[in-house]
Amino acid sequence: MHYWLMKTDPDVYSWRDLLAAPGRRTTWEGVRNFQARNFLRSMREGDLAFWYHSVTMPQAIYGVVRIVREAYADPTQFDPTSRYFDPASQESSPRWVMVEVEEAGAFEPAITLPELRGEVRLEGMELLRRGSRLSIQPVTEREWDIVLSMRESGITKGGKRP
DNA sequence: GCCAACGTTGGC
DNA sequence: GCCAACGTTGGC
Repeated sequence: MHYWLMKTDPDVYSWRDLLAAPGRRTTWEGVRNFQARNFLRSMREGDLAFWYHSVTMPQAIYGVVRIVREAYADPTQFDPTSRYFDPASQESSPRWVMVEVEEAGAFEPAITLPELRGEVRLEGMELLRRGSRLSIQPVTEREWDIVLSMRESGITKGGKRP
């Protein structure tokens, strides 16, 4: 069991979109960075991830999702009309993968970036590192627990509501 | 909108 | 294999 953080630009796909999706479940396509892809590949069914909004204020962790389908070929890499099209990727050996996730609890209110930066014990967390751009990143169990502890009334460890 | 930081590309 | 140029990300 491992923990992760997944970044999304809410103008592309938001936490709200996830809650409105059938089964509160969505695919996570469009990753086009090798390091992030390698993390996608090492995700296992049942792993949990923080859902983070970048770019648009307020940048914050909105909730937790569970990995419900492990990495498989991302079809958008073969679609010339997709913004994620990659002409260099071969169908016989797809370069890019995606996973599927489902909602596993919300933080209310969301835990904002300044709030995370203000938590001394989170120093060294990848998200808070200067210049950090990874859209898929590992989170240590310690970091996971600290973030959960920042919302008394929030979700408990494991992603279930109290 | 700016700009620093980073990843990728391509010439050599 | 180096590295400059370029495009993108993402905080502010």
